[in-house]
Amino acid sequence: MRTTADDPPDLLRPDGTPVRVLVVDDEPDLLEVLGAVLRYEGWEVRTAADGAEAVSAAREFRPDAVLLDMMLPDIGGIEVLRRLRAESPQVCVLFLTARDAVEDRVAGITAGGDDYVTKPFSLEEVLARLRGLLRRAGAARTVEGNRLVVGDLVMDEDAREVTRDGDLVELTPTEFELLRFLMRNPRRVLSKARILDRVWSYDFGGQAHVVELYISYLRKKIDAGRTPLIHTVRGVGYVLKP
Amino acid sequence: MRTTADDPPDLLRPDGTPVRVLVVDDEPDLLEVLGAVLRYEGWEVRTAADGAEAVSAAREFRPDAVLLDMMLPDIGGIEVLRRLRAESPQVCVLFLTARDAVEDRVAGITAGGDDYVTKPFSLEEVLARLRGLLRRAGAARTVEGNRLVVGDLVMDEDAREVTRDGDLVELTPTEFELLRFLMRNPRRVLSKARILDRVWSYDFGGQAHVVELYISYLRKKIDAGRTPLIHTVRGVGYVLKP
DNA sequence: TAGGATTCTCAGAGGCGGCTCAGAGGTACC
DNA sequence: GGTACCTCTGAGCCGCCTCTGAGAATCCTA
Repeated sequence: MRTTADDPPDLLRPDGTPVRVLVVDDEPDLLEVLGAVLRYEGWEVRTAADGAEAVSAAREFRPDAVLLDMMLPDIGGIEVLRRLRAESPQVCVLFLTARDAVEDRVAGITAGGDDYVTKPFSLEEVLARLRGLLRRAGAARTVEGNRLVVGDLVMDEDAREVTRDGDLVELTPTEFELLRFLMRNPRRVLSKARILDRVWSYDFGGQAHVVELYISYLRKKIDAGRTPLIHTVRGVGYVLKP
Repeated sequence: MRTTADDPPDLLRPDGTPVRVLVVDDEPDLLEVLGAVLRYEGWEVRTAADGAEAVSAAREFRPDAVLLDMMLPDIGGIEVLRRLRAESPQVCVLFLTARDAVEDRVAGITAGGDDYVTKPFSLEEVLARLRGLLRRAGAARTVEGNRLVVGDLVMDEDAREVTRDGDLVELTPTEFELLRFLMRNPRRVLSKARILDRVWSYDFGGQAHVVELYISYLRKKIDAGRTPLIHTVRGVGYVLKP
């Protein structure tokens, strides 16, 4: 069907062109990975390694959203934000910050509808936040909340609520993230390596064994005593399907 | 008729020229084999023995996909990836890694459209992954999923599902790989040696007897009580046909 | 029809992948 | 500062998958 798993209308603007994202970070590896993932997910991407480059790129590229690292070698993130806003006031910004960075200051900035993610983050988290931002900003999407549905399993991404056959299921953050990734790729076999890449943060050094562990947690909470939705494909990975 | 078995539209770009693949590995034997197989399958191939050569070859050759060994004598695989991406952001990369090297993986490597295969691999596996990458990347994308059909036998490569006359057939990894090879070469007699070369990993030291064994497994699961699709051509090999 | 070659199938050993439990360490929140 | 929760590691177990070997079945040719 499409390049990626499901079929999100939130990747196209009203005029049919793909949504544009500007990624700003001074770590080349991270820039590379983020760019690749976003492109793969259907966004049109442009990257910049510092504040000055970001501002000039934005002027020409006219992004709908900006992924902005707060710690840039030249201009501070806040100053970059100010300049971006000066030219296009309606642009969405998702900040990337260090965990210990002054979160209250960030909180002040995000008041305007923007959001932030602390490093190290997982790719799924960034994608989810970005989708959320654009959905809230864009007049495009009308529907109630962001609901993912597979069989009788329902996830409300905004409320972070999951129900199976109407029963509320309580999940820990990692479980939630894992399940979201599975639900965004139903009927497709996902390898443990891929899951690890997407759901765990990029600096996680552990083994694929954790994936098995969390799958077993999810099974206990979701599949226990019912027709299973999570299936193991031996030697390959896992699938979610009714 | 043609060089390769079936008639895959995924081997031609929109403009009608064959898809280009750059193969990068420092083992001459492996490079040789991979190049030969890919060429035989209809791809246009270029090879490189190290990172520097890969980058310069890519610049000139403009490949659609790159088969990239992670362990290169000069530049690291990731650095090569970044340089490749810097010039052509949309190129697909299939990484070749040692089994134990997967542990110290760099997060996000498979996160974009990319994928990886661990050594030792089977040629069919590499081909399948490469096709998958290109299919997902290409805007050419036609149907949902990658479906192979022979008579009433249907294989969905993405979901790893096989059905005969609508009935789901459960296969082990090796059975699946063998069947995929047969289904990609319908109505063509395949020798046991050839099957062994393509379906089993290149360092497999066993006898052609395993092929007979796995054919018998497949027959039990697919042909049992129906008009057989798998036929023995005595002294030559096997054919799959309605 | 007999004999040899080839193929098929069964049974079992061994290994590996996946699942689960228990517990340590860390973190957030009170 | 304490407590509760969350995350991850390690180890053990179980079951499936793969392959070997041997014997039965089938085919072809003399």
